[in-house]
Amino acid sequence: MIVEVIVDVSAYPIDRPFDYIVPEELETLVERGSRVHVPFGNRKVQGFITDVKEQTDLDISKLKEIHSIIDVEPVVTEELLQLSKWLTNKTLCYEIDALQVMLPAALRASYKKNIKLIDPSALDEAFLALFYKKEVISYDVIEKSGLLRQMKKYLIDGSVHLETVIKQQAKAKTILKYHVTADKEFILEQLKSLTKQAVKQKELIEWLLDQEQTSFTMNELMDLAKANNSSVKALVDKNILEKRNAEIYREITTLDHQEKDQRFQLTDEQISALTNINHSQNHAENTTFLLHGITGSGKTEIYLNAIENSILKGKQAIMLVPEISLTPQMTRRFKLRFGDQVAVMHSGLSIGEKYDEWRKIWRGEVKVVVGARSAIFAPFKDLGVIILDEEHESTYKQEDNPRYHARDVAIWRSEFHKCPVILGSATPSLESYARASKGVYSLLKLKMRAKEQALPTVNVVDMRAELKNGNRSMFSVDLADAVREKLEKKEQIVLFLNKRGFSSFVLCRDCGTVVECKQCDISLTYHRAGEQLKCHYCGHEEPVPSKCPECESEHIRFFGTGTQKVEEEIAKLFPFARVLRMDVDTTKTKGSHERILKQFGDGDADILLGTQMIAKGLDFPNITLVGVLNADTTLHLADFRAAEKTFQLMTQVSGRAGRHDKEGQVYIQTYTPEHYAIELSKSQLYEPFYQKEMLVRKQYGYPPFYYLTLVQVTHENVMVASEYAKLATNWLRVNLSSETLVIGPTACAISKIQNRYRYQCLIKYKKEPLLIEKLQQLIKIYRTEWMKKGIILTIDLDPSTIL
DNA sequence: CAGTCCGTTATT
DNA sequence: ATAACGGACTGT
Repeated sequence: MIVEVIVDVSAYPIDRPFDYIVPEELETLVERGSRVHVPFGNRKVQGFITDVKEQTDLDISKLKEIHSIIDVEPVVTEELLQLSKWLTNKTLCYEIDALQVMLPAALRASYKKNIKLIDPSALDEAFLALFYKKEVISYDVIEKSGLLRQMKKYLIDGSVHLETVIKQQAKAKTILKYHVTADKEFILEQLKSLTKQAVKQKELIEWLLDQEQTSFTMNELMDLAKANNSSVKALVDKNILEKRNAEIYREITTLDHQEKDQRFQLTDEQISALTNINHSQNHAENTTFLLHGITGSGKTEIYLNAIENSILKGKQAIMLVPEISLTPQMTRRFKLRFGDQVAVMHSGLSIGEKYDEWRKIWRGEVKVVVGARSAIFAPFKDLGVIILDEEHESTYKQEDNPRYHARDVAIWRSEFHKCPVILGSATPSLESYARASKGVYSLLKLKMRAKEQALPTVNVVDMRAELKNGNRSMFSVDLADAVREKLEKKEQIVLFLNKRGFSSFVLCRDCGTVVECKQCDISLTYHRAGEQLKCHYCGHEEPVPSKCPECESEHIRFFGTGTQKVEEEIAKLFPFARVLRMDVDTTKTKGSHERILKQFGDGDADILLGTQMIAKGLDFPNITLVGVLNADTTLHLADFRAAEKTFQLMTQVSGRAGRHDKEGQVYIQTYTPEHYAIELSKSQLYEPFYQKEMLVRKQYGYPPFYYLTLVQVTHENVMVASEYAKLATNWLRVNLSSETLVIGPTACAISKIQNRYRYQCLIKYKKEPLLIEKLQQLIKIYRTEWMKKGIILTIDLDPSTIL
């Protein structure tokens, strides 16, 4: 028996299946989708069986045998195997990367190099000493000792061997349990033969005989039976108890027990939307629905109902949220409704926790997964519905290989399972809305807020006028008044600082120098904590200089607005307000999001001040004022989605106000009040924005009128980078059809990151059937010729940003 | 001619 | 990706 194996080596010539012989004793165990360990070259690597066959085109004597099988049950289902092929082709990645991305990190191998002692007599003393009494030592030990050179010699003459050990990144957690295995008579006999002093043992045996349960943890025995370590041990010695390891799951969610699941009376709109979805589910149609519901229109309740319907039919559901650790309320609602039928998957979990949640899905112990992007690969066997909440969010697009979009994967899986997809948003991506308008997706609308609250009133404040009137603070007069009023009423306020593409930098007031990162073409960001300057691209850190590095002037200070600075200003303006700050600095530790949100929800603060991360999911009844301090910073990014992103953000943020019975107010401060993205967010109407933005997209040839593919070329040397970018661009121009626009090469907006100069080429096309094929050819040229020159070329189909 | 450096080559 | 191989160069 022969198996085809995709080996865990990401390199161009290895990106194909390799044949291996299956040793007879393993023949009954091999299955497509199982992981194996195989010899590869002179090392041992992990791989995936992608096919099982009897014949091979190769000379059978050249084939090696599989070393071992890791999974008795395949970890990649038949469906996901097919999906991995599609992903490989669609995102132009290595097949192994497509396979790995579908599994939790715990199942990925990590490799360790060891040196094994073969002939001690051949080694010199210093080298031999490294081994001490061991036969195998880590390669690192030798590296640290500086005897690598020696080792090479010994490797060649065979006195030591190099071996690779494959390690798993996490294991199932186990707990030691004590089982009553002996029969009653035996136990009674033992009880009789106890000596008089063995009071504790006697008590324990009697207690055990009273129990229905037959297995206990040491803690249970100590707490419930008041046993102690030595008496338990004695019973183990007497064969009354037996020690066994039992697999347990790591506990992750902490539900408040007082909380109750709330079911809401559905509105007519909700019922109508749900009827459509359920119809599609019941008739096994793979319809993609775009659920366009304004903020507070009760989309989540529809998701819950659709999933319920799916569970009733014995099927499973995937619920994707943009970044779940930011929306604990969402998870909680699902847990409340579906209890332990829910698995949770997000970046806040440890490798082991993710592994446990994944196994619950894989074993069919849960029916629903609520999770971030990667949860789209949940190994469910019979999906009833797939939901993407806030479908316009760019977090659904993975920014490194494989560069997939969860929406595309969702639609692929829905075709496989013949089940509907629901894309939900108050501000759909233009692509999705356009598809819905064309009838490719089925559009469902929720125009009313579920509890019939009025939408908040939105005021746009022109900050230029404020400046003219001599107000140089970050708060306009209007916003400051509103804040004061709400503080008096004891209502809550959310202040939003739009930080994307804009942050505090350090500037010399004499010569105008801005302190920049030495490795990247980007100014350093000022961080109050520790008076540090940090580069947000490469992570470089340095202390704030006391003198200008250029002119040595001492008039150097930070500019721009960070949350810390706003916090100080709030303290000045509203000295009695209690402020909670939520940004990268205050949410570093695990669970800090939840903690801050809970504090705010409990009313422990009057003002929640934060960045992008507070735009989503906040749902507290007492929030009646939302202030956007600087709306236009996202607007001036050199990205075709800048207006869309701004409008979405403004709408999302505004939606945080007045979600319950109290009326909400929103103030948007901006220097460009006339821009349509700002102007139209006043009315909070999506449709007019969509129409206007579509005109712009059409005029400049951007999605959804054209598809985009972004090709980036980087190199340490500017000239080389530019030269090869030109080569790539010209090659594409020659090889792609004449209607396709190949733009560039141009220097990237951030022209240098980590000392590598960056150039890019943008491909715009409406129809290009040969695109993938041509790009594969370009990749081949790159990998066989350009790579050795230090060029890095990346291709991003449907990029989420072209910055 | 042994030792070292570095680009080439094959991986089932 | 990675380790082994082989050719060129260095120093004895």
